[in-house]
Amino acid sequence: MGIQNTIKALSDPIRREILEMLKTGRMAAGEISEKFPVSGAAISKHLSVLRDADLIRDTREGKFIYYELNTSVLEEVMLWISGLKGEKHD
Amino acid sequence: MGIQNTIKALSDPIRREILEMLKTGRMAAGEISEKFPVSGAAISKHLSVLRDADLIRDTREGKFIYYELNTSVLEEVMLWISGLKGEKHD
DNA sequence: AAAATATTTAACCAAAAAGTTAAATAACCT
DNA sequence: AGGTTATTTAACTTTTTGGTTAAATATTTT
Repeated sequence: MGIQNTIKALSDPIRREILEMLKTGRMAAGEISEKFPVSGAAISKHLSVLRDADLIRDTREGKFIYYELNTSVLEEVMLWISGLKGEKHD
Repeated sequence: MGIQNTIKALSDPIRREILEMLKTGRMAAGEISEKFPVSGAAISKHLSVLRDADLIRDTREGKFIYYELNTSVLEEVMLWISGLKGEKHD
């Protein structure tokens, strides 16, 4: 855990797009997968990277697994960047 | 250019440490290199990744090349993250 | 119980990233 | 000019990443 996993997860464009898609609400894995020109297995791996970084959470409902955004871990990244910029924060 | 290069550059722990070191002021390449248990050539490559991302700027002074932090490109990353968190900004 | 659907996991491959040592550049100092 | 110092670039190796297809798992439907 920590900032390393978070930033690493954010460093792939497909993963960032997935996060953006989830901004509008939760989606099933297959639904997410449809939007990308890569295999479902590849997307499944991207999802697991995002899940390991705790940027998304999943809940199974019947045969579907729904993913939803969790932005809380982004706070740490914001703080790190702010710190680098030499900003004061409370 | 763009957020992709920036985040990719940030995704390596050595590169993040270099940025943190530069927070206190500019440093010569060799001075930076001393702090890490990898070869000078490896550090030189990390520096070029950071420079390509415009996260650092270099100026030669005699036989030294000094590197300094440029945080302006981080703004874009901050905005992207804020956007994901669904925050309002001006 | 068998078939169909949704998703992940396994095994593998190719491309990218990060490291090494050795050679090339660039500037300084006798 | 020749030698030393600072740093980068080249050539190469190893590790990591992101992709593929095929098999496994979980659930629903018939």
